[in-house]
Amino acid sequence: MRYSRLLVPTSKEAPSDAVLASHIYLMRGGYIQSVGGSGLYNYLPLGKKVLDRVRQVVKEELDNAGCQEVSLSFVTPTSLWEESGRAEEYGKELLRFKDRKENDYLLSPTNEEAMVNLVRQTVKSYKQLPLNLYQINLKFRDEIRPRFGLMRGREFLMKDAYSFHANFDDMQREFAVMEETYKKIFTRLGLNFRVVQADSGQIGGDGSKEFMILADSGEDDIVVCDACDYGANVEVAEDIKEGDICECGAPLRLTKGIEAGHIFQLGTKYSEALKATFLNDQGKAQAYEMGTYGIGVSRLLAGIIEQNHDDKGCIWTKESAPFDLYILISNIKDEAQVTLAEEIYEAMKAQGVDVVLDDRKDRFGAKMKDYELLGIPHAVVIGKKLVDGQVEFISRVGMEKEEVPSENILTVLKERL
RNA sequence: CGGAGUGUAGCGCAGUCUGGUAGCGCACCUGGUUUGGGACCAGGGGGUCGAAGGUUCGAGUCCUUUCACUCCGACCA
Repeated sequence: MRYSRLLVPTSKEAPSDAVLASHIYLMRGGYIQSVGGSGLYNYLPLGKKVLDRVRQVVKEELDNAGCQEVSLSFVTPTSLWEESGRAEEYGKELLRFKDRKENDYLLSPTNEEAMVNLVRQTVKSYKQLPLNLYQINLKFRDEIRPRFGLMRGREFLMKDAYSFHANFDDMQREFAVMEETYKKIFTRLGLNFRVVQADSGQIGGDGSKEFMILADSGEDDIVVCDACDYGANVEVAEDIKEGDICECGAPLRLTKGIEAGHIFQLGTKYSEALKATFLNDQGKAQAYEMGTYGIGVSRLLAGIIEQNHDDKGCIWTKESAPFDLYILISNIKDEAQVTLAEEIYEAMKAQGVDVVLDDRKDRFGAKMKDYELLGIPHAVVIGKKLVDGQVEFISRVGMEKEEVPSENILTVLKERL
């Protein structure tokens, strides 16, 4: 992609209400755009690319673990939520409305009811179990106070998965599989995270774990052990304090986390409420044992930046970056620079590298600032040292610069990307 | 829902006290010069001043009502 054709409205100024690095840099970098405030955002081309890349990682790992992707209807009949009782208890966070025939509908903030409805219509036998269905699409929660950009929006992209089992043990087996799958996802995305014991909240059910991205800006207080992988949300571990001794013998530490994933052992709460049953091997009707598993995909973008940024801008991780490589032409009027840049650009594209060529007429400084703000992992700068046969290879982490003879640059790129 | 603020160009703001031609910075357009750290000069475009009503010869400014947004708190994946 040529930068000159890209819609990336970068800015020197941040919105006045932005305090988090992720909010500031995603806005300044032209990744997202606020829509009339109040927790609604447009994703501009680069934001959409990052979102899709993160989504792809989530999808690949879930598919690998045997899950199947579906897409539930966006608008949900309120009657389903009346069956489960949540139409009453969920309160004002639920956005409700009527259609032209005065029927009641809502925008789902989560989809236990809708998914149970799908399964109860299609699964009749224990032979069809277990089953793990998921979707990755927009959710809406009419938050009392949306804030922090993508961290707590009202509309957000969430992966929600639901598993159905013939017995409790099998549900626990799948719960463990999902925990491992989530660890793979968070690891691939380059995140420093902890799995912690959690409170089940409004979803209900027993036994739940949260996946916390460790960051000072996190809204959750957690206790972690640095010697082993123990961790807990302080809401759950109220009696545990900093300095207390972990079961492994090391002291516990109090820290902050961003909740980006949550897995629950649901049991039969929703299957019973919605009368969703299958015939077991005795020929008796039985409610499904269920698990439910969420990942805040759009929140992950914020989390990645909270954990990976400096005072110049974003630093995307390898699997989340909007481009793999940024080629910066220092002076667009220098024919030798342009020729070499075009050559590298075409060669990289031919190798399947997702590359952006900064071919703008602007001066070196302006283009460099944009590179730093956008936070693409690597750059090649073709500038004034080309007359000596040198170009620069830059790694965004630490802005490490390395001079490379221009005739070797393709080889170096092949090794480093 | 309690407390505190703010609504003026795409973004960030001044002007409101003390009524009298709608301003500044960034961004944008045209021409020229410039090209290793967010260039410079000259010219230019863009506004129902959140909305409604009122006072007045005259309202961004004063009065009334209303809506939205932000921050702190409570709440929350």
